Amino acid sequence: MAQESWRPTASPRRRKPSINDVARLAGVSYQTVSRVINNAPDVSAVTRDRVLRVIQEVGYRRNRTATALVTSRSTVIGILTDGSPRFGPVGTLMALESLARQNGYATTVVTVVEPYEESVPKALDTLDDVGVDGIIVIAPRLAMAAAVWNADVRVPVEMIAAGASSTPNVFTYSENQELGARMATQHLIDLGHTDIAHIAGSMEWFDGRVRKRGWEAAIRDAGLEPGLCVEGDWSPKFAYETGLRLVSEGRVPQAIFAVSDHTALGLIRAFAENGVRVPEDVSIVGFDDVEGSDYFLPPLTTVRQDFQELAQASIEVLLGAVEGREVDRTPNVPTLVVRASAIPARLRQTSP
Amino acid sequence: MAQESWRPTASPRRRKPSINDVARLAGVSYQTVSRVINNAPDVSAVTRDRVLRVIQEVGYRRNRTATALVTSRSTVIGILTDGSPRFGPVGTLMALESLARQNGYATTVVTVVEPYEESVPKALDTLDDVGVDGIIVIAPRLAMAAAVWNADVRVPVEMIAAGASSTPNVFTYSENQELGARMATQHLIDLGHTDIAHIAGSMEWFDGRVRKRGWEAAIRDAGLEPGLCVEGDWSPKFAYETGLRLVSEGRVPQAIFAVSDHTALGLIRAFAENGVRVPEDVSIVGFDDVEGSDYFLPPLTTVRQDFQELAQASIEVLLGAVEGREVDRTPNVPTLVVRASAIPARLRQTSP
DNA sequence: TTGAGGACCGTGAACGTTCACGAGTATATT
DNA sequence: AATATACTCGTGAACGTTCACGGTCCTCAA
Repeated sequence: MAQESWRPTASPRRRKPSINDVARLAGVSYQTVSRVINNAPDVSAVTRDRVLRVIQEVGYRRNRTATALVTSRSTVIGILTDGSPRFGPVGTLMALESLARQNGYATTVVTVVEPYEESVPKALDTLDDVGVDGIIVIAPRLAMAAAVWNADVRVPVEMIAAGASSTPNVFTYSENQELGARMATQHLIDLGHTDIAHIAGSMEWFDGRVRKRGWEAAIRDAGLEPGLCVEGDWSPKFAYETGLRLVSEGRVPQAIFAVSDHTALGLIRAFAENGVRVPEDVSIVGFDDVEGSDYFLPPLTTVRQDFQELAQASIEVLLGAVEGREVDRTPNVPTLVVRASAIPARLRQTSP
Repeated sequence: MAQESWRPTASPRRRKPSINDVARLAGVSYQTVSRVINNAPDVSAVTRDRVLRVIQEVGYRRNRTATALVTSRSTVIGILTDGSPRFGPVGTLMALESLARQNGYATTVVTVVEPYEESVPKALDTLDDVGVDGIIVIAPRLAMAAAVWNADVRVPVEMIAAGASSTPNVFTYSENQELGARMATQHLIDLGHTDIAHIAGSMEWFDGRVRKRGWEAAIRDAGLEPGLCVEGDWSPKFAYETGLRLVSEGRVPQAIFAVSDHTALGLIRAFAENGVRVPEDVSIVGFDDVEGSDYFLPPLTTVRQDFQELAQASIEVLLGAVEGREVDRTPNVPTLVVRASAIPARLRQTSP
């Protein structure tokens, strides 16, 4: 394919009309125009209409930069998120943007990667430079959250981090993932399983910790013996190798709560390659409901979080803080979506 | 879990030091400070040091808003992207942000959903209000691109849209997905298959069109008869149902180029449920290399695009336009990743 | 008839920076 | 010694808004 090159097109960079232009054309002072665009009360209906008409005609739009300079409020919120695109953060990010805009706020996002002690303060500075009115941090990892706690920022900061607690400086909000993990495990228990293992995520991730905690709690509450727990790294690869090991050591449990759908995927492949059938020989429940998980072999029973709702709540809380309102919020609850990868224990058959 | 409420912490909203504060403390004029932070030449080494020291001490940081107001350059670039989080766009988005920041630009993103004729102009206005210096549009769909073409914007616009062509106003850049599709199909041809079907994506998506075109071209060039082509909607569900139909009608082809990994997933499940084995009975190649595709059953042969590189190139081109440089770029080429879902035709076995 | 009060509108200043210009030294050139 | 030239630095104005104040006119009650 041919090389292409591009020069900016002869910019029709006509100056945008200002409040003064409108004022002159409407035969009023700039202050009156200002009053109109801020719909302040002290302006008569006729002049208001006249100004409005001119605004319409010349296509005037308020210059946010100038407004920001004088009010020191930018109507921009910053979003700080992890650069490694795992499943959860991305959905949240998009939902946040959309909701923020519906509330009249623009969004500027900054991604960070390790080492967080360096990247997070730098990112926060970037956001501060832009002059954001508030910041939402999507912090899936402990180290990232720690870096945020240690930083001092001049604007309200809200963190989305499963199971982390609020500090005076930063408010923390999250989906109730522990409950989600409980629900997954409880589902297995309800199915009559007693030997329930957990292939966990990394303990350096909030999600990993919290989901493990949920699994433990459900088992404890049911008076069962805790099954095997292997801490991993979220990757299908790790899960696959763990599955292989379980098979070769003859330690395949009745049921497994996998910390994520991708983990479940690796497990399933390891088992399938060795004649261990899911769900006949081992029941599996995942977490995330990633796209396609309903077409895994077998379709995966899993837990879904409502990112839209999470984002909605987060934005409400943050804007409340920014605008000086007070907002109450209870954590969201995830939902269990039952498919084919987990079946009752009594239907279980030993491998041929 | 208990309800929580949050009020912004007693804001230590001390005014940030300005150029004047620094000037006073350093015993120079504000203009000299300005020169230092813009490292202009006309300042002696000693005063420069003195000013720098004060800047350090009081923690001065340039106010981007003020700079933007006077220069009418914001060093912010806008990213317009589709709100439906399909695989490609998201990876590109994060890479873009990171690269932009490395070049000293902040990023504000806006997502749009249908109907684009309404949402796109509005989104472009939002970006214009913020005062971005340039815009990158991630436009997977035809309708979205059309809306962008029709809009008139005062800043350089670059669109990432597979196979779309540039217009005077908007430069278009993309991964060479047609080549990717060709490579996938060619792989099947090299494997000795002659009856190669395509389960396509939606023709309203650039990716769908271009990948289909690549499939057609490869087949044509090899002098083969075009196989079955079914146009779908990217969903595993559609692919699953198509797979079911193929089986029941006894029209399962030798080989299939699936427009996406998720499409492949649906196909595989439909076949697996009916005793049609992949790859023994039918070879399948996907596209995207989504996370976990190496742990599908069987691990999927697929095509991977390098979003990082795509983003890199896009940013270079856009910043070139913004800053008035001229930049040449050749489209990226994707890579074929060979795994287990496609095997030579001669190893193919008819179903028992 | 005279204030009082409200409705409506305008002027000056400020936000923090850059741009355009000019002024004062020291150094080099003739 | 006088002038030109570089180097260094400062002043005024501007960017497009909002904020704080003040002024004019009209209405209405005492």
